[in-house]
Amino acid sequence: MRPGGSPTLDEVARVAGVSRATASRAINGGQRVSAHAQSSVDAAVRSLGYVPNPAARSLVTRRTDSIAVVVPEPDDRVFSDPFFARTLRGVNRVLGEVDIQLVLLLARPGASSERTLRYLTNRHVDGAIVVSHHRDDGLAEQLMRLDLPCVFGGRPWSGGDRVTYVDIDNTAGEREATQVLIDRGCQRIGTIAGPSDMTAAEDRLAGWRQAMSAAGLRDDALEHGDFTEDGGQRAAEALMAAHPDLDGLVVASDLMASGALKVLAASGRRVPDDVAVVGYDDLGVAERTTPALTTVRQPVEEMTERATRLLLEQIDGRSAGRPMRVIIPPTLIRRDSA
Amino acid sequence: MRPGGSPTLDEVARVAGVSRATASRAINGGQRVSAHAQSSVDAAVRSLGYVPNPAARSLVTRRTDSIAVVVPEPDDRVFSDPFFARTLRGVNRVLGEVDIQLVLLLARPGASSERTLRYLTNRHVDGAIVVSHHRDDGLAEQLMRLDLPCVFGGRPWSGGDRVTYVDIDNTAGEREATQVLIDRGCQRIGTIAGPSDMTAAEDRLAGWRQAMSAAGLRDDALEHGDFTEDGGQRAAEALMAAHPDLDGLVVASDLMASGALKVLAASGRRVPDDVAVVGYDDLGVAERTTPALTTVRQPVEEMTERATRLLLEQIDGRSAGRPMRVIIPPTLIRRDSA
DNA sequence: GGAAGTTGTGAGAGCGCTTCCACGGAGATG
DNA sequence: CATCTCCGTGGAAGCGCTCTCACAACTTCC
Repeated sequence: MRPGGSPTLDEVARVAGVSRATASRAINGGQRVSAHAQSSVDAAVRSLGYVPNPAARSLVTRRTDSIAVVVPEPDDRVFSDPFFARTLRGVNRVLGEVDIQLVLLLARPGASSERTLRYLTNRHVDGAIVVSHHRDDGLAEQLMRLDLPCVFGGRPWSGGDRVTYVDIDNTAGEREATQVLIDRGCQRIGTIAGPSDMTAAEDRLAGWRQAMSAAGLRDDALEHGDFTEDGGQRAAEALMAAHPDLDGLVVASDLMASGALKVLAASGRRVPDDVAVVGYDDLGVAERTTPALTTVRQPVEEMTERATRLLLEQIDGRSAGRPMRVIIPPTLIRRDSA
Repeated sequence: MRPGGSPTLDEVARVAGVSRATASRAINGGQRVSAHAQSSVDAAVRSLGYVPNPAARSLVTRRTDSIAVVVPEPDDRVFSDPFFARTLRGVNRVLGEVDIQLVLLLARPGASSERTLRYLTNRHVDGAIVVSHHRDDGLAEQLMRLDLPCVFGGRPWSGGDRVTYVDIDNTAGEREATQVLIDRGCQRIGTIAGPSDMTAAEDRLAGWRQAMSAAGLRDDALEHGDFTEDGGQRAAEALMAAHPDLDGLVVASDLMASGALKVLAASGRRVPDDVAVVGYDDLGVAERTTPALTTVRQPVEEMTERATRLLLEQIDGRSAGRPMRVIIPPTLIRRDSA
């Protein structure tokens, strides 16, 4: 190892007996390079242990070969939800194929979201994937103003027609879930919906409404939770107090359903005999509750995988700039709670 | 916006009526800059919406203002474990205070671990945090050869004395957990240990052995699992078949304990009356099993938070290059299973 | 009152890389 | 045989930034 640190392109060129320009060409795909030059550059690279300096490269190419995953959520929620881990897995699966790295941007609302935006403005990354965004974060608009390649995981609140996104068909999923209860003969079906500032929650609620009205049932037994277990518990208590005659419960997330199951058990109601319950997500919680939850599986990894591919296309300029929309159907998973 | 793209330092300098050098100084902390120059640079920056180009900057400073979190695990395991999400949270909490970004490096063993190493070699990041590493990945050695600032989360298999790491006192934790069963009068205590290529698993096993021998109990009822629920289930089946007289079970992870509980329930054994069970982790699973698990809480976030701070010190050259070691005590959490 | 610091400033030299451009030589074309 | 094309090559111009260094303009000190 020479004193100055790692070897530079200059040294590679010198060792290979070619110019820096030729060495550079040989290293980057080898267009217009003779077989002889190519092989001597290859040898020099190997013997020197040369690795190109990414900063220098990206200074001139204006590419960083990294993309950001932006999670505009308070830390706590993000991390307690397996949704998040799956998301990263989906992204990484695609990135494993190309030579692009993942930068994780957790934007707590407020001060640090400004910093996140600055980071993206910087062109520190070639593109961004935004997941799990709320109504009021305004991120969609701000990102579009940057004209940074960008794909949303989950339908954004606004600008949905001018932005590329991949979503799961939450409405269809919850419709199907509700139908399970209808089919098993439930007469009085309530729902615990998610926070109304998230599109996924609103879409699921709409699905419940659709199924209920199609079956000619009343859709007035409704309570909102916050997608946490405790929230589900509180919502279930309120709901059962207001409507003690419920015999079916459609819950917008498994975690909330888990809380609801506790309430039902505590009040001596048997599941599914007295009250049948369906959850949503199937991201690891549903099979561990007592009884195991019938639920709707969200193909989260598939969603983010698709989102990532769309982003890469956008970065490469292959997508002609028109906003795409991909909607993935969810799958019903039958277990014991309904 | 001028045609060329985003504004450069040159333009800021021109607008502010100073030289590029002065503008640079004003932007970076403002040492040796007159109040007047400072304010006119500030104004120029604001009016132009200037953001420094990170590639250009890091080309000369040789800093990237980002650190890597290296996870040398097959995807699946990493993501199903809440450990991972907590880790990221710990890191991010610290990084939120300084202006440093997190690059996530998931190194699937084999081909891509070579790529990961290349990425680190590149000095694409200023330092690395390595978590959840197995015996054979040899990452410790390779990283040390790079002399890249680097901190391990969890004691590495080798080089433990030449490398900085933060660990949780797994031995003490499992000793305490075992003691709970001993104190409640269990006579025949078995254990389901983790994979023997992970230091955390081995340390916990050692803790069990210590407590057992201190109490004068036989430590021969042992089975290994793989830290998954299914693995725990299989291990529990084998263990109960070989030692039907067990009245206490020390399980090295809550997920495995959850599998074990199913086996016990299926065989008609009551928990904790017939068999008392303690888990390990308390990362969200323990409170959801039936019965809720008495377990040992791993302060994962604290661990990675500390690791991150140590890394930052190393990067800043504040740590004098000597390898530090931080050991965090775990906490016993009492619930219903023992 | 001259020597010795102190402070703010700008010119300019790179950091390591890609890429434009000009050029010589080889092969194809008339 | 002159001309046109194409290919491989190296010289050189930057990409946008930081930072050393020299310099002028002040203080401060003996």
